[in-house]
Amino acid sequence: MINTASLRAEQSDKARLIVRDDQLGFTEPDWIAGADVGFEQDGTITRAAIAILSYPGLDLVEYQIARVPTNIPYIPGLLSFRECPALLAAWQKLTIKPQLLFVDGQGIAHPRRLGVASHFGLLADVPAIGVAKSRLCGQHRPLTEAPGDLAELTDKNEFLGWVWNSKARCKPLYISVGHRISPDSALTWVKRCMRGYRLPEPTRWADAIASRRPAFLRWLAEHPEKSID
DNA sequence: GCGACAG
DNA sequence: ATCTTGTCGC
Repeated sequence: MINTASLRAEQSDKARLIVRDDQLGFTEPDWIAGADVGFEQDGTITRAAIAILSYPGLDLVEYQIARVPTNIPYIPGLLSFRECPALLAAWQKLTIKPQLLFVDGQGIAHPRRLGVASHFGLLADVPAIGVAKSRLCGQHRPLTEAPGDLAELTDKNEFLGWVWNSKARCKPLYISVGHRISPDSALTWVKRCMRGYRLPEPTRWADAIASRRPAFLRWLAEHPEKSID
């Protein structure tokens, strides 16, 4: 069994190291990446994928996949301990290191302010943004139906991030600081990576690769030379 | 004690 | 997250 109390203590400890201001080191990045994980065989294997996209073209130029045994079960609030090992393995395989990374999950919009996007951003020492598809904690004004509607996500009087209607008739995105970036920049860069879908391109590709979606399999068929594993 | 709860 | 067909709406 795992000691959840010590893991929570570790989060509170590391949360103090998260940088909530811009340390981007670029005006226009060359590469922006997306990171996500999927599971194989009843969840016994965690498959992490990191997709490197060109900017501003947003074309998939590289991807790496890492498969590692799943050690920790899914426990709300402790997701990073389940996913970071695999994500780090994929990260180390990269030929191109992105200047900015979108992680599927919360950044500081977390009970102890260390969601997977912040935790991984800290471990990899890379500017990171948390792009989640649902809420973990915090409160916000009900959004309208209007695409582009934006609300602040707050908890205990503390600003955590944004709730944003990225596309009409779709559930909103929860965007928060991961590491080394400001809340405003996080929102700006997510917006700059949208291409008409609910999810920004880096996240969309990472999800397609990690979960072997048809879109990725079709891309592979058209780019046999870029096939790995 | 009860309800909520990223992926 | 994952298992899965059809179906409703733009």
